[in-house]
Amino acid sequence: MKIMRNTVQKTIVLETVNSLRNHATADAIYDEIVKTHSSIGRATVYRNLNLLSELGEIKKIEMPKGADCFDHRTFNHYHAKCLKCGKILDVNMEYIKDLEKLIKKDNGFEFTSHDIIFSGICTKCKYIN
Amino acid sequence: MKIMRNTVQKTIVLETVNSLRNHATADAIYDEIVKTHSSIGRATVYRNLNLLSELGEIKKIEMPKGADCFDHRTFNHYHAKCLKCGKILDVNMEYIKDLEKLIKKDNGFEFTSHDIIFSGICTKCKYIN
DNA sequence: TCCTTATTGATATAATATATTAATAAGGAA
DNA sequence: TTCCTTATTAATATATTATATCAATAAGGA
Repeated sequence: MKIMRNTVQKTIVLETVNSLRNHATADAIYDEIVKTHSSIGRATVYRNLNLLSELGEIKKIEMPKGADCFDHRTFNHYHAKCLKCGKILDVNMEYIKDLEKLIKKDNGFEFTSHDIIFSGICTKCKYIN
Repeated sequence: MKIMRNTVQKTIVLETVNSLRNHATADAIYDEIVKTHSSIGRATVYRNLNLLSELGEIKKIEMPKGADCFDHRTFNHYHAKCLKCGKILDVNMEYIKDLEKLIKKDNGFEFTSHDIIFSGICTKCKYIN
């Protein structure tokens, strides 16, 4: 069987996501890492971000439109995206597990997860032209 | 002011979305149109799909991961994506307008829309290896 | 019929992400 | 410690989706 090796790159990627703590894209995370580890490859960052999210150590948020984001918070929660500045905010609202049960009955579809994404204008952008 | 002109391309794009009636991607719509109108440009299809969705004649569904889809149903509704075959299904469930009100109070965020996207395995794929 | 300009078709380009592959290094075995 | 296997990396090429550019075309009012 295939074993998983610990590499400095893997550690750095995880630590960077944990330190940034705000829905950074893979490229933003790469840019941050490159500042101190100039030789790291972009594909390595992408690879490890996906790996870490499969391991459940970070959470991948696949946004409609635009790049995927990575969050240090691993529990299920919802997101809002500002249509002006593009920032992703956490939405302070309980994860509605019932939704999946409700729909399964109706469609025979076997659900594994759901995402609610709110779109609108954030408070900062509201008062900027 | 800028007037909008009626073109055969615009008409064909709208008619194709209406006839396909199942969450086709822009490329799938282009492929369909090319069968009978071989000289149409890909960019023209993309352009008109976006235009028609802004006019409210069709609905653009921005999926996390993968290409945007276009639907002839223009009312708000939710979607489920099969993780195996990638198909998008309509979810038979009322649009929860309350969610936006609920969250606005909490965050000061001005919401314009929300999407719920369910992920899982559809009934067809469930019994295929 | 003519004229203005919105729209098209073709192509280039952007943004995001994965595939490929030789070189490197993790970590168990000797 | 040293060696060996192979998971992982860095670099690059490639794929996918979508928009930008721009000369040529055609819609539709004068």
